[in-house]
Order: sequence, then structure tokens, then C-alpha cells
Amino acid sequence: MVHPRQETPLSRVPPWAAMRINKMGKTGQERHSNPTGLLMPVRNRASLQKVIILPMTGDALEENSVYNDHKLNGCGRLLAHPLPPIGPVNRYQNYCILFQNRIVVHDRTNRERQPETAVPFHWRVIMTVRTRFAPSPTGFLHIGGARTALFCHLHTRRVGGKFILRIEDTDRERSSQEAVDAIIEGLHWLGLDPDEGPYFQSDNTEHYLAAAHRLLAEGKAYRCYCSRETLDELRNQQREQQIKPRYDGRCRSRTEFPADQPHVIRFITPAAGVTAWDDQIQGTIRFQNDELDDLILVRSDGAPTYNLAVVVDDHNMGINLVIRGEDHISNTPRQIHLFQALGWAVPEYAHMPLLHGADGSKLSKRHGAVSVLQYREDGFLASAVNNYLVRLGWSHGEQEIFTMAELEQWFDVRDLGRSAAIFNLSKLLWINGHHIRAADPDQLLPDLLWQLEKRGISSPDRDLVRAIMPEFQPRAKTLVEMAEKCHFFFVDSVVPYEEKAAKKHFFQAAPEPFCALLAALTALPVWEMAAIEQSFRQVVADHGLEMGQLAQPVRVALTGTATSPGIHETLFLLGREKSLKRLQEGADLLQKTPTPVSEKS
RNA sequence: GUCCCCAUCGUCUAGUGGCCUAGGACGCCGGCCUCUCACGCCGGCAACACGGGUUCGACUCCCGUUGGGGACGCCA
Repeated sequence: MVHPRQETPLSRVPPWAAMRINKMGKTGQERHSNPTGLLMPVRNRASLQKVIILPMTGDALEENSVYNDHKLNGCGRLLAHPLPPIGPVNRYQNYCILFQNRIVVHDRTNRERQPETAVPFHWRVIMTVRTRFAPSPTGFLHIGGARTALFCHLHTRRVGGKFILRIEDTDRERSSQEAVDAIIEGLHWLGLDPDEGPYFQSDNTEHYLAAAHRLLAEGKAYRCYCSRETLDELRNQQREQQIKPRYDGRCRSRTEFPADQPHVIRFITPAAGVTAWDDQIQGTIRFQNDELDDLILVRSDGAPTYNLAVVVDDHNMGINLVIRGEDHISNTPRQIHLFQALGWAVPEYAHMPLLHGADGSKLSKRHGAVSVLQYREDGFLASAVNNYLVRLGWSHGEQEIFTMAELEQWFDVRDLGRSAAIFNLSKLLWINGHHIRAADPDQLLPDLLWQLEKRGISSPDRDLVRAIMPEFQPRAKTLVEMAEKCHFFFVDSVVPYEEKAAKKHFFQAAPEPFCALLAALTALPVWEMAAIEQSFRQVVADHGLEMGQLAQPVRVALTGTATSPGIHETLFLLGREKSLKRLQEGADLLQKTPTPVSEKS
């Protein structure tokens, strides 16, 4: 049985066909049989790498020569050269040209044939997916933004595309250099460095204004002189009437448009009809055009607005896939109108579900939506944060733990679910623990050293830290926790002991076996694991004890706490000098304190 | 209020009409391992929002209701 999705008519094969096929395990290319004269939409020239025509027979088509196409008069002007074919091509039969935003495939000799009798041939389209992450530098990179960037990055990796960083700083009041730096550093930490950029919208103001003035000249935009007060009043009235607040277009009917009086430039939104697109995550989304008002393109201070800047940049930068949060869905029809008014190709859209806080609303500062760099501070691994974020809305069988390499191979934005996910710290912790355990100790070393230094241990012994790491990897969910747990290795003395541990495990111990162990270890010729274990077991056996009866008080003496790696390992790693010193301190304390067993009753 | 989107265990998810007595993961509870703490292993609790259709058959398709979210700026 053929699934409906596979029945897409060839004439409607989307430009990201290459990507879709890729998902099936191919290499980003595929053959299709087409009738001749097919118009295949290509979203944006910049995205087009090459088109390869593979007809059944014939000679090679000449490369780089210009072919005029008279069949398409009225559609626009010829923009492109023929695309280089590979394989034998009959120059009088099949060729293709890039015409505006379409690839036109022709078969001259068969021009008069009916489509059903036309000789089919194969084509391949290889596109470069270009997507962008476009944060506004009004604050740090938070976890939701990081997720968007991650999805952009992963998706482009799989299809060999480009991931572009664009800083949307058209609001100069609220933008700051600190925020720009924080965003770039945050992305870098997560391993999401862009392939291109950062580009700054503040560098492109002239392009936006040129586009706005072109629309003005073409009668697709107009000057609006309404004051903010007028607009506020209008909005309030509309809210009272319980209708959607929007500009009523009153300045459209003006007869005078003096350019020297304070005004904004508004876009003339189509009054009727429907604007729809096939969202790669959400499916088809439709808006009635009469729901939309005339949006502002240029502010009264002459600065362009977001919607204008986005459209101009997406076009100029050759963006053909926009991956962004679903809070942008309502901007999309407006942006599509602008693309159309400017005669530009509309990109594909993928609106991803938002990340929510525990209360189920959009993640914000209120939820402690802190900078991603705070997660580094808190001892999380970038790979774990990425792993966690990608599982919010995406899955791959029953696998939970992923490496970046796996994600770059498997992630496809079209596999994302459509419902919002709630951020859940305990699962992040679990994943982080996994990544810590799986990590190469050498890779963790710089971060753990950093965490130790933050805890006041100046220049910790690098070799020692490296040596103890494997003991602590399974015992810590974060590097902060790891630093806490191995802290005792780096201090001069652990006295006084942690109260609870001392009371429960230390002061109840008998001094004799304790001192016997001290003596046995002191007598050891070499400080080796096997020898330490041997001595330990001997003392335990000699005094007729259980392991724990000696191990626990020793552990307290060594670490000041009731928990640590295995007691032999701890002794060995702590080293002869420190171990014996701490055992001696312990022995002194035990002998000074006349067994206060009765205290507990 | 209007428009748009969403809806499976507490949370993240699998599920594309019969493989579902609904699978996995986190968390939680119990156990095993054990010198402590972890790790690991075994087991348990726990969900298809509701109501109508369509169908021999609905978690899956359609409609409605309810609930949740988003948008409605001279912010992005």
C-alpha cells in the first residue's frame, strides 16, 4: 500500500526533495522521472548548487552558454546560465535553465508532444540548505534559544548545509555588545559555531530602507501619519469591542503624503485571500489575509522594523529554510507577503514547538531561564545539554543518550513533534551523569580543574586530578558535584570531621584495629593497591571484623565524610604521606576520646 | 476577545487502523550487588482529556467540546 505522503505529484516536488531523500539514507541526491517542460520551483538562487540533467541519450550540453527561453515570456527576466549537466546530453533535446526562481527543463524536439507521451528523463537537484539563527542581542543566550540554534545546526550538518548566525539588532535601544558576546560564547561552548556570520542587521540598514522605498514607489506601501496616541486609542477601542486589535488603514485613504512630516511607512497588506505555507513541522498553516493589518516597515525615526529586516536579510543571505520558534508563526504570513511584494522567493519554514517552564508557559526569566553559560558554571557538559535539548521534541527509536556525531547524522527537523515540552532538570542531570561517565577523563580535566579552582583550591595537582577522575565519574551528576566530592584530596586536613559522619561511624570505632591498620600501612615497603588491600584485609581478619567496621571509621579519618570511592582506592590515591598523616590524626582522636558509646542513648 | 497551534504515564517520548493487555526513558517506590556513596542489574506504581461519528475494528482518520500554549507593538 502506498502511503499518501508518497504520492506528491512530481510537479509539486518541493525544493527540499534532496533533503527528504537524504533521510532515506541516500546521499542527498536522487533521481526522478519527469515529463518535459516541468517547472520546478527553486526557492532561492543562492541555495542552488547545481542541477544535473541525465537524459536517456545524446551528447553533452554546452556549459555556460546562455539559452533564451521564449516560452516563459511574461514570467520575468532570464537570470541564469544553463546549469552544468553531467553525462551525455543531446543539446537539441533536453536542457535546463535557471529562470528566476524556477528551473525550467525543456525537451525541444518533444515540445509538441502530449505530456503523457513525452520521453521521461532523470534530474537531480543538489541544494545547499541555508538556515540561520537570528537572536536579538537584548540578553544572554538562554536555553530556549540554544535549542533553536542546536536544531538549525544539526539539521544543516546532516544535509551538508550552512548554518548562519545573524544578530538582529535593529532595536538599538535594547541591544548591547555584552549580549552579542554572550550569545557567541554560549554558542561556542555548545559547539554550535556558525558556518557564516555573525552578520549584524545594523550593518544592513540601507538595504532595508531601499526595499521599503521600492515598495513605496511601486505603490505597495504608504506613509502613515497616525500618532502613537491615536493608535493606542484605536487598539483600546478594539479590545473593548472584543475584536482583534489592528490598524484600520486609515492613512491609506489620504491624498497628501508629505515626506517631511513625522510618519512611518506601512505595507499594504492584501485585503482578501488566504496566505498559506507548508510548514515542515506544523503542516499546512493558513491565515485569512483580512486578519492581518498594514504592518510598519520603517519607524518614524527612520529605522527599519523586524519584519522588513528579516525578509530582506533572508533574501540577501540566501536563506531557504527558516527554523524558529512557533511564536513566530503569526509573523510568517506578513513576511510571505513582503517576499511576494518584493518579487522574491519565499523560504521554507519550520516552526518548532516552544520550551515551557514547569508551569506550562513559555520559558522566560521568571522560570530562571538563565544563560546557557550558567549551565557550564553549574558543571554541565555541553554534550549533555545538547543531548537533553534534542530529546525535547525529537526521538530516535528508544535511544536516550546521543553523541553530537550521532545527532548530526540523524537529526531531521521534520521529525520534530508539534507539542511544547516542559524543561525538566532531573532528566538533564541524569543525562549529564551519563556523559560524565562516558567522557574521556582527559577531556573532563580542564573543566574539573576550573571547578576546583572556583572552590578555592589554587592550582590543584593536575596529575592527581587526572588520576582520581575515573573514581569520581560514576559518582557525580555534575562537575560541581565532582569537585565537592573529591575536595578532600586537596586540603591539608579534614579535621574537624563532618559531624554526622563522625558520630555515626568514627567515634564508635575501637581504637585497636584502627591503630593496627596504621601500623601495617606504615610498614608497607611500597604504596600499591594490592599491598594496601592485603594489609587492610589482614587487619580486618585479625580483629574478627566486618569490612565496614574498619572501612567506615578509616573513611571518615581520610575524607572527613562517610562517603568516598572504595577504601583501598581512596588510600592509594590519597598517597602514603597524606593517608598516614590523616590516620595518625584519627588514631589520636580515637585514643583521646574515651569511647562515648553511651552518648547515643 | 480574535486568530493560529497543540493534546499518550508527574515529565520527555514510541505509536501513521488490527502487532496495544499501549512500549521505552527520567523521577518515585521495593530488591540485588556491596566497605560507604554512586554506577550497574531486577521488579513495581503510573497515561491514550471528553463526546460524537467513519470502520468488521480506533491511541491512530473526521467533527465538536474542554483544556493548554502562542500571537495580536513605531520588540524581536
